[in-house]
Amino acid sequence: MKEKYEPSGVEFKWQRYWAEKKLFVSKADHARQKFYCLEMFPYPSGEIHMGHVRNYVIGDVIARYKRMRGYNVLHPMGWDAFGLPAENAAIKHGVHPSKWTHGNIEKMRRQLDSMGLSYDWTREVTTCKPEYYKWNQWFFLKMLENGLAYRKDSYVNWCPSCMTVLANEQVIDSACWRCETPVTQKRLGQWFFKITEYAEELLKGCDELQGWPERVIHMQKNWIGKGEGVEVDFPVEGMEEKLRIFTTRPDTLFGVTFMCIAPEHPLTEKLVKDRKSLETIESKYGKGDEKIGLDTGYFAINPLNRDRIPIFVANFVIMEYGTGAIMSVPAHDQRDFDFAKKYDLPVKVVILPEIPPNPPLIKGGSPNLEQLTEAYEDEGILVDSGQFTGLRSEIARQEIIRFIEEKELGRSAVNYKLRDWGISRQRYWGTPIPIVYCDRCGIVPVPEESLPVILPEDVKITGKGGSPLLESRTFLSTDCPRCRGKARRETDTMDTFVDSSWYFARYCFEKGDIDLPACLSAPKSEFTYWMPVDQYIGGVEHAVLHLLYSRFFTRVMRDLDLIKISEPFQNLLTQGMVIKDGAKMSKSKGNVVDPNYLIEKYGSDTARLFSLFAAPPEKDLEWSDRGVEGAYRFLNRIWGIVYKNRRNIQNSLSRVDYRTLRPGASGLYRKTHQTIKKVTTDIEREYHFNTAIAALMELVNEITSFQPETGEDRATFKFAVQQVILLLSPFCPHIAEELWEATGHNPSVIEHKWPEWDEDAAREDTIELVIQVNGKLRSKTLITRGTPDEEMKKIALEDEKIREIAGNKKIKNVIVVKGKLVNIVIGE
RNA sequence: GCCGGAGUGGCGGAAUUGGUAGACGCAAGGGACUUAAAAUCCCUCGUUCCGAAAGAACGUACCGGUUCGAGUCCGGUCUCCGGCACCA
Repeated sequence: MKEKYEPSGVEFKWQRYWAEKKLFVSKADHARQKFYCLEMFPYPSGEIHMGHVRNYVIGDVIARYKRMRGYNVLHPMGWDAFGLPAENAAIKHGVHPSKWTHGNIEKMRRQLDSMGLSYDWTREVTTCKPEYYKWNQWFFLKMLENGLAYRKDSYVNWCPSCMTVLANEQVIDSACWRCETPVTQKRLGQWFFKITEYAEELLKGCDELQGWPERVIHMQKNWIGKGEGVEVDFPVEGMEEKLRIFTTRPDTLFGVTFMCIAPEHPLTEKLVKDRKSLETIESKYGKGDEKIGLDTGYFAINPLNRDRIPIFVANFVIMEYGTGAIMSVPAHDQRDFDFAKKYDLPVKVVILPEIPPNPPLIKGGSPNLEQLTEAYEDEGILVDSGQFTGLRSEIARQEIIRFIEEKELGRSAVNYKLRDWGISRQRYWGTPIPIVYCDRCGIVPVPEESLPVILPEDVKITGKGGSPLLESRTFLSTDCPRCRGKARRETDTMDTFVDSSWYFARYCFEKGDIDLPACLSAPKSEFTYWMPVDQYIGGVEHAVLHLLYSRFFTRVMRDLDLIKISEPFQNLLTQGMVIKDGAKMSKSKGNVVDPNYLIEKYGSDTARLFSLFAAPPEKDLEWSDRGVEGAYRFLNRIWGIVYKNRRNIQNSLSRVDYRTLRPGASGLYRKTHQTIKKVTTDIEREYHFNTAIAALMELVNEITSFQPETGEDRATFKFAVQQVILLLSPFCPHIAEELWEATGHNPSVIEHKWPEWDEDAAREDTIELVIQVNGKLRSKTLITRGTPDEEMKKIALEDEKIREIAGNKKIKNVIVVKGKLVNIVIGE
């Protein structure tokens, strides 16, 4: 052991040791309790950033802690290797995406290893390898077979800069999620996964995700966006077709004064003759707050009260939700209200608040329009609503739905905001969609036995036009699997979110070319052993996209009879961002801290310790250079303690009777047990590593101020130091290994059992009794543990300071909190 | 607009069920060691009153309530952060 702590040598030594001894290679063992710890795999951009460091360090601490607790831990890592940046690099630097990606993976794997992360690399997943994406294609075929994948012409979000279609989830503030270019609409033939088929199940499943943060569950529920209501058919004057609308507020049906349909609604073409005006509406479609409409001149009839109401085409009505047509109730919907004001349409109040406002909404039987400056959207009592007048909204809804169904005017219906998942991308670096277009047979799926459809390497990536695959003759032209005639391959590739929707399942098996369905469905398979993921850790930015798709895919796998579970991730931890100077670290803001630099200067143990200590994992972490220094200082102190006392520690007794220790030593002994307890419970309770580390620091402070004199003292000292090393090892594994060895143990500390505390040893004999007067702290005094309440009361009342304060005043009451506090209530 | 989450010293953050507010760390100030500096070690460190100590008052965004006792519970207000956003 060196006198001075030199992290780089120590860390390299132990990283090699772990790798050589294969300490992190896991094996399914149905006799042992498992723990599957997973961090979201990175995109191999080439550089590890602070966000990665934080994510992976949290996961590593959990994995290492669970290993010491005796679990059979699976802790894998891989690469989300398909995606746009590889193509951008190809355009910019002329490197092939494959070469660029694999080079980055090598680089990043080394960086991860330099952080001492305990991964089982024998299970490494790389999504751009045919042995992996082959199964994307297989899942696609199975979904096609089961009606869960389909092709549809539709308007899609088109990024003019990336020249590709974006999923709804990839559009942020009507701009591209990557380059922020405003998104336009384009009509294209697209492949979709029918995630809406699972909308209800995915929503209900949310309630069983007890180990997930509430905000993520809220976001998922919000995203699925269930709306319960009713569909009603409105007859149109002079037309056979009825206009079907969807509403969640049937209690407002008597207040309809106009109707609006979406520009792409099938009836629009029939109703509107004026093409030019329609184009104006279309150009403002879905943009901004301005609501514009076009009066079709046609009228619909309210089937409930026979009111004759005008039909408009409006830019704010979405075709994809509900029926693409709405009934407008300006008195009780703000958008309709704004629209009515603009086009001077009548407002009819049909709901009054239970507690009438002053001045009233209705005056002499008609709306008090001066008072009505905005829509009344809350519930209330129905007025002017035929036989439903006088009912409360909640009751009226049920009654009206029943009436509509009885008279066959419509039916109750449920709508979701969730749309089907468009997976087609006009890009090169992704999984080819296994489809062939044949002039004679049409759309033909590639047969299972022909998988994988290999992504050709011999393409030129220029960044101009559509997919580079269009220019690859060898890829493009093929034989139709059905008629053997000439056919053309699908050139679209899959959204990379497909790759990450099941990678957690792939980790259950060793890397290489496996028969995935056979492996998954085998009885007592490795999948059934390892899954579900016990702890998943990643950024909150994936709260809806990746996490929802994974839940969907798991259900699809279940319904393909491959697996039995429905939910992939039992517990989810969404770690906060890494902040510097008040903003998220990013290259564009120029506030990044390079992890490599940090590791070189202080070592990865310091980097790990700081990122764990500065904030609890779910909160944002404010970067502080001085804080890093502090973490480094702490490790140096421990090193110094062990170095200075190495002979004592090695030679001292290992067993003494701790009950007969002199006060100083017994204090340290007690503190040690208290620390084991505190560190353990802090980790168990929501992974509060910051307070666990604070407790370790307290113990180290006590060790520092303890001067061993007797043999028993030295044994106590040794015990305390050993426990510090053990408790520190998940956080700072390299230095822990080195110190463990230096104190005369055989490696490896990480194979050692997690320490246990003795409740009796941790308990304090003397307690500081807090004495309050009228709830204010007035005095403190020491009492022995177990002092009865009556005795505590007596001690408090006899306390000198208390007598001084209380004087002759009347004591009204005395409250005793067992073993803690006495509060004396006195009068004036 | 809707839905979440959060507001505690100079800073990051503790306070687990209503019971000593500010653990631990950082920064700052003072001291020891040193020719000097760095490193290390020791002391002080919420605000105000006081020369200091003792002591007291105030203090967990703001206002009010419940309680013997509130950072914690209840009602209201404000601010910040995040998500969704014409979803009928």
